[in-house]
Amino acid sequence: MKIGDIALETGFSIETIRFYEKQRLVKNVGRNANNYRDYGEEQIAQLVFIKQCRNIGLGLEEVKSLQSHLENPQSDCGEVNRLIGSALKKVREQLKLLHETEQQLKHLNSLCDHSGASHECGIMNELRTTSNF
Amino acid sequence: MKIGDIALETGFSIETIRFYEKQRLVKNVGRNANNYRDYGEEQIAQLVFIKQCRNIGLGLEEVKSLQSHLENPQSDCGEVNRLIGSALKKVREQLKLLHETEQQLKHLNSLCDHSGASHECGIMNELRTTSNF
DNA sequence: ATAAACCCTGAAGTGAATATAGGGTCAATT
DNA sequence: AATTGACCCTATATTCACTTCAGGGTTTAT
Repeated sequence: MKIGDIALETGFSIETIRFYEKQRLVKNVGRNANNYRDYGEEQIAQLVFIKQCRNIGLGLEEVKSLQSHLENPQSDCGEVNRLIGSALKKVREQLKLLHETEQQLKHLNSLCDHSGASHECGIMNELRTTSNF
Repeated sequence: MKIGDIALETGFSIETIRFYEKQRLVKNVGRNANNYRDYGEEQIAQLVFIKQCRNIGLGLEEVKSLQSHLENPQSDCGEVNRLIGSALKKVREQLKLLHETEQQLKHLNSLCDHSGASHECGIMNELRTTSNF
């Protein structure tokens, strides 16, 4: 299986897959005669695992950490719990901020919907006055 | 007013304020005899304006664009509208994704809350099976 | 006099990719 | 046989918004 195929299959870009290999997140990649990378089921599983981790907001080093728990089934899973717990906490903080941002933007968005001189634009006037310009 | 003072006043770090000056987001910064930067009300307004823009998710180039609308009151505010509109759209997309992420994480978080071998960890087992490892 | 707490510059590092330059390989068509 | 287009390769640079670092100078308090 060539890199373009696995890219299609996993939804990662070719460049990202090569990048993950350099970062040792994708392992045991073979090469065929012409030096093209050769992928199999193992690499698909690795990439799907990475995708899941990235989708829940984990960083690449955290992904590596979870990979090592996969590879060492006897390891204590306390770290896994901490990792997921703190990811959940971070996501909830982000959600709170993003909700506030949405309210701000909705408010601004309501202040102008026409074209005209900036000094008569409700959005610009709001931004100007709240920053004491 | 020295950089440390305005940093405290505006909530930006000293380094960020110097960085914004290099990026021409903060302007007309004076210098006193010892070559220390010297700030006044104008720079406070600039930084508060930047802070508002960053808080609603705008990038530095977008901040510059809004600044130029402040500086050119006769300019057409159509761009301002588009900018805010697309920011709102992006934020809503992010919110949708983040809500999904939260659900995922809540689910995972419910699968294990003890210490033990990783191969008996509900979180790890979920991640393993969904990636076909 | 000295130490702590400021300030300065310029360059490099961060994360997670994405893009670019410059080249090799392969299958199909002309 | 030659060429075209779609792939693949490496290595390096760029992105964004900062942050950190190295190596200094200045001011304030003891």
